Amino acid sequence: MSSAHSPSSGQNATAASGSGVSSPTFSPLYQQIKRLILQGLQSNEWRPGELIPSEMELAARFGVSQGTVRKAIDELAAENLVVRRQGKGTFVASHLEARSQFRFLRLKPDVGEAHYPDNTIIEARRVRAPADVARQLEIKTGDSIIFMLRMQSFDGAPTILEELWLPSAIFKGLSVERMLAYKGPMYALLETEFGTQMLRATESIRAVAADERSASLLKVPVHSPLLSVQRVSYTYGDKAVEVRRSFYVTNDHYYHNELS
Amino acid sequence: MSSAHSPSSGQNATAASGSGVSSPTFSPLYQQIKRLILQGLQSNEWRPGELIPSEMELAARFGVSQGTVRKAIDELAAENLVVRRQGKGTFVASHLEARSQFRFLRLKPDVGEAHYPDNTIIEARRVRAPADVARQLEIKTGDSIIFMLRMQSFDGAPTILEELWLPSAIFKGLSVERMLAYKGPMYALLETEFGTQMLRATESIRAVAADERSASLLKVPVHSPLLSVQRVSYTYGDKAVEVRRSFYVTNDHYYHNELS
DNA sequence: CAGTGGTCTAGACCACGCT
DNA sequence: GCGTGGTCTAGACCACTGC
Repeated sequence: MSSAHSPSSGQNATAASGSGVSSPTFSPLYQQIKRLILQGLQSNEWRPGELIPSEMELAARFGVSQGTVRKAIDELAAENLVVRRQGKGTFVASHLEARSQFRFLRLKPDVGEAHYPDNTIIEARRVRAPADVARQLEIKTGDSIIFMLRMQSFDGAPTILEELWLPSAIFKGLSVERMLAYKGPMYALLETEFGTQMLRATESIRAVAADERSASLLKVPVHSPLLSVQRVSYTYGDKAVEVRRSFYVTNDHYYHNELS
Repeated sequence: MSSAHSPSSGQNATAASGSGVSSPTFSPLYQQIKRLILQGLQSNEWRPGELIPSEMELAARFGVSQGTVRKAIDELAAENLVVRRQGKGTFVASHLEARSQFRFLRLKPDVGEAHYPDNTIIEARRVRAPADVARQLEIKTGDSIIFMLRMQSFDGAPTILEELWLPSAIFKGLSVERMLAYKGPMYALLETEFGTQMLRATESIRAVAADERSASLLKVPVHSPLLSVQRVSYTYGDKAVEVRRSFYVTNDHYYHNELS
């Protein structure tokens, strides 16, 4: 990086090529830097909650200006992958922190403050992936997965009935016993034990009628309307790592969404 | 803006004070610039779909560098208030454009492509604001508002039953006849006729049982589960301008949401 | 070709958090 | 006081659009 912008194309070629004659694949320098930092995150060079190197350090390491690193980090921060703190540095985002606790829990009480629900595990075992779950997880039907059925209650009122599936291949060594013993947020467990972070998710939301099992567990009449939320969560590289099917009782709570 | 950063504090003082001894109220220059551009948008100096002045022009007008204007516009673009187009300029966002058509319509079909539904107005008239609606619109109970009940169908299948309320005070001259005659997206009508743009909205989502009227209109059995979506829409200055209560039939459609 | 937004640099100073 | 991210500037060149 001697002067102006001319070396940029050199940098570009260096970082983007690798395989001779392939498609153009040009991208701005800061996007390449972003990708490099992303690799560091994905490879657990810096773990959740930890400090990543300062902008100056990264600029020196990658041979670009601080401004270019800054723009790369700006995007990572916008995607909630890192958190900037003035005077301290830039940290890898973590599900263990209080303020990211509710990022994936959109159910709010009609009155009072949101808080994390009590958690009762009804069932947890290793099963073979059903076809529909396998498809969403991009694994093969019949592959080993961990299945869990749990109930979440607010102030003693059963509110969320939740089935979830986790591919055994990703969470090697995750034991059913460990899951049965754990009471906190699932994403925190997966992050601390496996370094697998849920970064984003898509949800399909419907209204459905409670079947007998759901009704009995949630203590509502059969055929009561329930909010059905089907979620697929992704980690780095848009890799699907969890399927979750939840049924929310929305009598005293509502699913909150912001459109913009 | 002669040199370095020193004039910034002067600029700061100029733009942020006004009322003598009040609280610090300091803010970065680019935030002040953003606010100035926002005023131009709000005052319809540039209308939806129109080009705003170039970064260079704005920089000259406000006496700051292009980079500062750029950062201000970056934020406005991130909030979907303006759209940048390389080589052309920066445009005021508009609900009339194809790509912002589905920004507020989150219902997707299980199969096939999303498209805009057919629209049947069942009822439209001027009424006195009920207490709950008035509270959400931050107006007084009993104030005049326009009420509308409409049905939206996909491929002939009734899918969305929707009540909406618009304060008469904001949409002066909006006639019931005009609304009855109009078939397209409501937000486009309000934008073209009144220059009032919906910028963001909050939604409260629940599962409810169809009452007799809803069931009959939506052609589903009474007590069928329906997705209830209660929306409050806001324009510039976080001013509430619409309350909308919708009931979605989620048999062949689902409400799509992305978490990140 | 001129004009627009997009990228990149280098260097300055500010605000904050720690020690 | 020093190191961090945050703001601001000035100036260069690139990529795209339309005349």
